[in-house]
Amino acid sequence: MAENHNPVPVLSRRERQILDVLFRRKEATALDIQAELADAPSYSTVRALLRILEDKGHVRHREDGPRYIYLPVVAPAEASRSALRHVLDTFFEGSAAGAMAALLGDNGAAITEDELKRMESLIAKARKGGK
Amino acid sequence: MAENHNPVPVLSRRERQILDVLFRRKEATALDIQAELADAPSYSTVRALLRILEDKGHVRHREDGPRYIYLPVVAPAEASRSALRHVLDTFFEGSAAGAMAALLGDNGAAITEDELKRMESLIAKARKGGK
DNA sequence: ACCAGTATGCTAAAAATCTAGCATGGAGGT
DNA sequence: ACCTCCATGCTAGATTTTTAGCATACTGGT
Repeated sequence: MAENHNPVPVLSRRERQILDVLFRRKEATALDIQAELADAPSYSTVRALLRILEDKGHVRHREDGPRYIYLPVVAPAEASRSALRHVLDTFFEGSAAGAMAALLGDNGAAITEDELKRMESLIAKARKGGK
Repeated sequence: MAENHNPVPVLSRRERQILDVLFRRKEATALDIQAELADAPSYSTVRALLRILEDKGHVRHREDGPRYIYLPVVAPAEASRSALRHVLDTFFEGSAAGAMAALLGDNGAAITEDELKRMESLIAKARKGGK
């Protein structure tokens, strides 16, 4: 049960950080990324890492005038699902409800009424479609 | 707005893998961990990593007869919340509902009626308490 | 008491990651 | 057309991570 974890061998620490920024912003230049990183290395370094990620096929770039704008290669939907599932498997024995409890239970986790409503309708929809 | 990412400065690839196994199993011996790792290194290596993690304070151990049983140091609840939040921030702009949509939308993500029920009651509770 | 089996601690070295700096080329302004 | 600024590509070095193997100690059975 739950055997496969890494189709893609895995990323190093910096590679992960950078890729995460890319997912968060959809796309970004090396400069953007450096700015977003809490403990950022030099601009030159960020660029190098980006090039490596591109080599490995995790990232691609598009040109905007003279500069490169990088984007993740795997679809956000897929990547997020995978990340989510990993967290669920690691901490909640695969239970979505368990994860939700952690979120909601986090007292002022700042979940708005709108969010709650949206979740309810999602649940309703899951009942219908999921059958 | 969502600034802090790493109370714990960061872990290397192997360290992460090992810690994840530990969270998944609550506790484990070096042997257990090696067995659970898809691309496991030698037993000796796992032990070394475990010792390093212990040094860094991420893990602690308890003795069971002659052998060590390792456990994560940070409370699972806290670690999970943090991991979850990170995924939410990275992929769903912080929206729990967004994450849920990804989970539920994942076709037969195998969410049982029980889970759905439980989620609903969690939502209800969040409404009351969260106000 | 002795032997076999298994655990840990440690050290050293290989491998991978991360970083910086330098050289080159194009865009735009004057 | 020329000069300046900014961006990229690349290479090489410093660091960190990862790995293995050896020496020692304890448990249990005979």
